Amino acid sequence: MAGRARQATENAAQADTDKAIKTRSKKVSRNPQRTHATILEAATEEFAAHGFGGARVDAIAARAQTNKRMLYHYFGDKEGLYLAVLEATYATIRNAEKQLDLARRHPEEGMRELALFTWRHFLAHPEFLSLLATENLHHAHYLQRSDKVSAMHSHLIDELADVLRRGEALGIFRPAVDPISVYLTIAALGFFYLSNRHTLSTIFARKLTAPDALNDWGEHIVAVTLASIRA
Amino acid sequence: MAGRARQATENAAQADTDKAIKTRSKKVSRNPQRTHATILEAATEEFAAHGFGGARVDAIAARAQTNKRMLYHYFGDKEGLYLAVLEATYATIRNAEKQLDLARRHPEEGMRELALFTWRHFLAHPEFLSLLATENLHHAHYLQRSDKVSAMHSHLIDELADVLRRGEALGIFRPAVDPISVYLTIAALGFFYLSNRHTLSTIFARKLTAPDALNDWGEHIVAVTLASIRA
DNA sequence: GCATGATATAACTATTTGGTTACAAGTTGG
DNA sequence: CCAACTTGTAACCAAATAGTTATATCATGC
Repeated sequence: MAGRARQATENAAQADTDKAIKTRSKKVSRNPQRTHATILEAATEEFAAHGFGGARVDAIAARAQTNKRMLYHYFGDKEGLYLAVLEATYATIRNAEKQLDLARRHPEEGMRELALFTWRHFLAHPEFLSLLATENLHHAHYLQRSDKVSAMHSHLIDELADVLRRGEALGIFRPAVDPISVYLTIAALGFFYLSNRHTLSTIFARKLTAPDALNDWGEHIVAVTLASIRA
Repeated sequence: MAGRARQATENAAQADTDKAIKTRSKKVSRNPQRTHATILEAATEEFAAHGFGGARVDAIAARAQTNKRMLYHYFGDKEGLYLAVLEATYATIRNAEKQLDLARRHPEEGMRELALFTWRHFLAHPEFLSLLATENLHHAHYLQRSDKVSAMHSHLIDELADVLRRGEALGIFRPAVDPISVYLTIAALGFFYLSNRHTLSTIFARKLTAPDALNDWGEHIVAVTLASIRA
């Protein structure tokens, strides 16, 4: 990677001396977008791993193979960087949620899909869980400061409300079930299991993260959720 | 200001030379146990509020109205203090659990008691939730180091297993329900709701911590738990 | 082609932080 | 009552930390 970049630089220099460059030399040592993205990625890992107070700006710069100056250039300060990480992470989640289209499924199947989607999502994005925990430690201080998060209430809720409505019409779900409570239930079961897996498996001597155990817990979430809303 | 301080110092020096000080300044009294306890309490607040990396040793000393020296004297270093906080907090929980005696209750009532106990416990000890979140961020690194925690698996589990067994015998609970899964379910519903209340109420515009809302969620935990194990 | 602004590097600084030391004063056993 | 030990205070220190400055280099519009 570094070797390739160096070679590209040499090639570009060669081109410079040969003739005026109209040819936009693609990759060179300089690449603002990539630098920006790399810093954000490194910061996500660092903040997720150590929390806000434990994260080190130098470590982020090193992890991104860049320099503190760039980090401050793009994000202002440590708090600005943290906020950018938070917003980017939420944006990822929100995007993923758009894959869901439960409108035509049978309600019971829809609930299952919804619960498993959330569960798999948490599984695939452990950094999201860590950042959430950190942000709550700070009473959502930074999240509240974000103007992008106001319209961020999950698309899941709308899908969920629809599924519940249809299930109620079919007489298989209880009437007047609160969608937010159902969402909280699904999220709680997934979040707690994963977020607290380290202390939990220290206290109970049980391998919570074995593939089978993870699969079983996904089914457990589905079963509990359905049992709690069934007519 | 500096001038005034200097003058005061000179006055004190004057007094010193005038006569030997017999006057025992009243209550600078020493009290090792109290100091120890106060430091632990202050440290619990600080670590719960800012996480391990964000906690400041100076802040703890100040909060305890003592001195860093004492803190290092009693607890060795920052990590030692953190571990002591963790152990003390777990000990509190474990003690509280001993209040439970569900052996003679009707299983359904027993489950209700158990779930509400856990919920109320979390409500009464927000610092426990914060410390758990922090400790999981660190992959339970410090908790694993503790020799006191090995035998710390919850007394709740035994009580719970008994209740489930009796419920199964009466034919009201499903057979072969796993007690740990049930406990995780109860804990998850309580933990997530409280631990993430700040981000949740930022995203959904809902007052999660209103007294009524808290009470309702307690009943929700009971209802979901029972629905998930009923025959 | 070259002036200009954007992108990069590394060395630097002021402050904070965890941890220590010198020493004072209370406590206790003989 | 006094020597030895415990409990306390404050000043101190080296390392780490967030943030800055000086300066170089690339890209590109003119």
